[in-house]
Amino acid sequence: MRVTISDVAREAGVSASTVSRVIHDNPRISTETKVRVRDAMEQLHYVPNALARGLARSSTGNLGLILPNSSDNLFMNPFFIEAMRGIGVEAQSRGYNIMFSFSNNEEEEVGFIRNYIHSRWVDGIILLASRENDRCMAYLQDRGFPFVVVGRPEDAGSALWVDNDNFHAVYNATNLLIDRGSRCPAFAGGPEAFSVTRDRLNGFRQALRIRGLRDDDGMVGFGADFSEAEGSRTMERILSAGTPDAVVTTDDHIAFGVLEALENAGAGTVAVVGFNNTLRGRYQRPTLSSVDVNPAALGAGAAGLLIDHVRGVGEPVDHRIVDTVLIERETTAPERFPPSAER
Amino acid sequence: MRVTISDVAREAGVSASTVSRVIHDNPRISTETKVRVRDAMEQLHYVPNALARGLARSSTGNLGLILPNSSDNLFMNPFFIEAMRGIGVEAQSRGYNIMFSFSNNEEEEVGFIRNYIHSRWVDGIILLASRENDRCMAYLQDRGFPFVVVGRPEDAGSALWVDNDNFHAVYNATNLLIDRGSRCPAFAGGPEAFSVTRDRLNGFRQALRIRGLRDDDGMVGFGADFSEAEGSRTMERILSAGTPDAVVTTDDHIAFGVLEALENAGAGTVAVVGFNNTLRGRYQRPTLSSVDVNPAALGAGAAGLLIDHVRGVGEPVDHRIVDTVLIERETTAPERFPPSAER
DNA sequence: TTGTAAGCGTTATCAA
DNA sequence: TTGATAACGCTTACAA
Repeated sequence: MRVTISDVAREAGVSASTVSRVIHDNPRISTETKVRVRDAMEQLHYVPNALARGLARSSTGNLGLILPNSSDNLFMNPFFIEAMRGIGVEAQSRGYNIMFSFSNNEEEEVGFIRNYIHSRWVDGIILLASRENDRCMAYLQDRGFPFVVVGRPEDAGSALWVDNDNFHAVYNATNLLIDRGSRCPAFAGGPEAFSVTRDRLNGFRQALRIRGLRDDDGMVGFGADFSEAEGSRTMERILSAGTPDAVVTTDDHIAFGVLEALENAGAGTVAVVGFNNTLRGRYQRPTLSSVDVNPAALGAGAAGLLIDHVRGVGEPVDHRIVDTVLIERETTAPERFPPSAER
Repeated sequence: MRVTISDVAREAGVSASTVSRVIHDNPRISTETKVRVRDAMEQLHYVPNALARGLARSSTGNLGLILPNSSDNLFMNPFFIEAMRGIGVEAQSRGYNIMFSFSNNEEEEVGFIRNYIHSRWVDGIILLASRENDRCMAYLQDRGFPFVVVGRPEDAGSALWVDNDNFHAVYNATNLLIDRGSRCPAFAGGPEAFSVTRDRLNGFRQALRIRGLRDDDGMVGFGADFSEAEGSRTMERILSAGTPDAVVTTDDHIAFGVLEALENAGAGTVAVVGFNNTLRGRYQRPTLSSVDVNPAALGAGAAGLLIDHVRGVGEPVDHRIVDTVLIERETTAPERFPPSAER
């Protein structure tokens, strides 16, 4: 019933190896037989058996995707499905399939990886990590198995990774605020210890510098964490130094706190930009402008980098940086900016 | 470097076929050799090569998942990721892997299916359809390839499918409202032509009947579609017949319209239940109580049904019905019910 | 209870 | 430019 390579060979009057060569576009094969074989394949609706091919080549054309241990409602965040979509689309366009696993804990995660690797289902692994994925990374690095991490690992080592461009995200957002008329923007970040916070602050400062605005330390604040409450406190601290005409934050939750503090201080119409483009930002009032980290691009980048790597093609880079997109909503509407801004 | 079945055989001093038999728990094998082989496998960290196994058995232990053509922001809806999670967890627990594809259009969808089937990557296919998936279903049915549809197909034919329990969802919701003190609940549905609407109305009526409440036709309304605007109109029609003390709807968007109409009629505190547990319902004010269709259970059910089918185990059923869950939020808070309800 | 040997459908090496 | 033939690693009659 199912048609194999020998069926095609018989039909075309050649040997199986010739058919195989035609399939792989082997240059040293006469155009004539090429055509004959192609016709036969067409006629018989021949599709190569991927398992046999994989066995013979010892490579599958599959990538394994490990999703994080999310007991809670982590998946409420569209990040994951969008990242999966990016991964899927990129992989498809390059002839790869994706196998995925949802883990419940780190133990399981490693188990899935082991299974993928040792039963030889996949040629490489994509780690879609919500946290530091130590055990998985360690396991993969131990075995020298190709993998890529979405999100820059604290200790990258030899790992491939893809992350968004934190510096430019905030640089661009700040620039936009200045374009709109802001002359005294503030920065409300998370803990200064995190490199993402510092990267983003650098983006903020760079924008001020280039646009010739004063870089006032009083207008820069950090929180102890990324929570709404800390966002409020940070904003209050900033307000005690003066009232900014726009605020850039490093997380939507911080932004929610900032909005609240501004409201309480009677400055409820100051422009605010969040980060991560959460759902709440979409639905609350006022709707929150936010930097979208472009999860689809992140996923596509990861898949592409990994495929380049396992194929041994492309530049030998070990990471990619993905552009972000500022999603504009009510909190950066033009009417939130001082009228002096109008040209 | 990589250890094969013959390595294990050599180590255990038996033949490869014996090892294979031990792996598959063949009954007619001495306990002694079984132990010896198991030890050897352990010691060598042996894991069978899935490709070779699949080739020999002509079955892979993989299922293909086809996601709908969603150019837009369909994936904003947590339904998909949750369904994927259910599918993944169920498949994993039964030793199956999932391969997925995102399609951009029906053409592509069929292409992926063809690829999965003919290159023999998968043993069965799960269709996670947002619409009537005619071409895919037709293609699969034509070839007699095992597949399951999430969501009841209009014309199921011989297809396997999994759907949620529309009758009980509304039956239970109505019962809850009555428990809370409602004595005159209303029903605001979508088009009566849809079987889901009728199933849900039956659930509503059954609850009234069993609880001895009057089934007043004036308290039942249908809309021309599932939109917010139609929800408002439907509610206005109901209000012209009298004021209910609670409203069950068949969609969150209808519920949003209902809430608006109630508000306009000065009955803004009447309890309301939506359906499908959309994100907007979570974040708007008041937060909307809604029937969650339990996408994870739907996914798990689909995977389970398909696996049973391809394995030829389990009862020979062609569908499964999955329970829903009522997510309670502000629109069914106790204070929305008449105090006479207190016992 | 265990071993031998013939597939499963490709690819790759070596001759021709 | 093409064809045998031996892997690839496992399963499964068929024998023993």
